[in-house]
Amino acid sequence: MLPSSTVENYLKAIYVGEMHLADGQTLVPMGQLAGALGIAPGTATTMVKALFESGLVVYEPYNGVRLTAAGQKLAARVLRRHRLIELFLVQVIGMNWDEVHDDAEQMEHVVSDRFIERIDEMLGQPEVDPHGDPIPTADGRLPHRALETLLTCPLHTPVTVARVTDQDAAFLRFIESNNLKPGQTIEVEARDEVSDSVRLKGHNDERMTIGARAASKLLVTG
Amino acid sequence: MLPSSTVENYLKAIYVGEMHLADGQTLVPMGQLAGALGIAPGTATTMVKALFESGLVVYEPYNGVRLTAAGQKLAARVLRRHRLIELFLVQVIGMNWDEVHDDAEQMEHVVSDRFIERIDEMLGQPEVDPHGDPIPTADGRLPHRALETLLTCPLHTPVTVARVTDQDAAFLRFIESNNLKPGQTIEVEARDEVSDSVRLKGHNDERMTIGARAASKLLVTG
DNA sequence: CGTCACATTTTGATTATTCAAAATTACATC
DNA sequence: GATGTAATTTTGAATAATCAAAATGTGACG
Repeated sequence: MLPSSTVENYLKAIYVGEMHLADGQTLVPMGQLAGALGIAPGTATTMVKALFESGLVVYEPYNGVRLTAAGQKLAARVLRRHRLIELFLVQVIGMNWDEVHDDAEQMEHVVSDRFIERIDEMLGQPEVDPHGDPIPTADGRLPHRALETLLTCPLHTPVTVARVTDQDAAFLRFIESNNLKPGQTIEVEARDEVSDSVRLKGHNDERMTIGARAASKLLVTG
Repeated sequence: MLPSSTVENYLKAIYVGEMHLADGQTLVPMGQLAGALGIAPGTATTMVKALFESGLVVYEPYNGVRLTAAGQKLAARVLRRHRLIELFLVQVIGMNWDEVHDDAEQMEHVVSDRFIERIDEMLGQPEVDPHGDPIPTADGRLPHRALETLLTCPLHTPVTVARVTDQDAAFLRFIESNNLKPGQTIEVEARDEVSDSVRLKGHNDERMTIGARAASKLLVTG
């Protein structure tokens, strides 16, 4: 029985939910899952019980869910497809990075393995998508690089933007128009707790100040 | 209310069904529709009544269905998407023409207008898909070329294959391996009623004999 | 240890799509 | 005009996915 788009979305949401878990935690709370999928909590409970019956998740009532090995394999496959497709839409089709998410969201469930193989080849087996998010490998492994956010990286030191962890189109356009896309080199000049902001020196030594919330979504390498 | 994939498929099937109607006929019989969609006859009846309520089709019980202007517009849009995507998969992704149908069948319902605009542009606003099937224009018009089949074209006269009206993968592979794809020049040497076959002179003067049924699926221009 | 707030689950219902099989209708033929 | 076959419609039911709102469990805190 091949998984429906709905099942694939649940698995993907649990997969990324697990990655955002505070350490110590091993289960994704039902409320968080329902929130991520934009569905009513009761719906999530019903569906997760079905996923449990299929052996795709471990479900502890009132505590949360976690993927089994089988569930993880499927989830990684979907996330791989999503991220490859996003990169493909930007690189080959020429779409902007802020307009590819919805297409990828749909295509990930329907295109053939053949299609995915071909674009993976065309793109040269890429490791990250346009937002810098790592692309799971064909065998389901997710390459992990240790990155710092603009809130934690060293001051007055050139760093390279590696990843932007927010898919919101308006945010992405802001990042792009300020030359803060992955690959660009910047420097943190100061952080201010009180004003909740970070001052940056960017492209062409241009200065700008962004909020801490936004700064936390920009991941960099030294 | 935007149409579901299911509705789009019904409309598309009625649209192509209308094109295959014997002259005089204006309605697609329910049985034919159900057959084309691979669903039970009763299901077609139910759905067509719903399409009628939405104003997308004219439905005459026991006689058949036909698209309204609104239904035609939607159907042409879906068919346009399907054929553009097929060409895109062959031309850009590098898939074989016999393996693109299923992907196109799914993608046609989910990709954005932006995606379609971009590939239309990349492909240079093409008029036909890899099988030679005409691509409806963005405003819903279907360019129509008068073509003859290998059963009706003149004998001993060079003609160019323009269209192959069968999506079956095995048939398409046969056509390809015998150099009978759209664009190739061939000549009909003889037709034989009794043996129900057609003898051709193809690429490099290679001779071959194919059945009348197959010959009727190859459309050519003089 | 009782209570309150909040998260989670349960319940009852709805929508879309489908099927199989029974009932009905249309049409050609006798 | 009766009749039989084939197409079509009706009926009753199933599945997947969802919601709103009621019921229940959990954990924190006084």
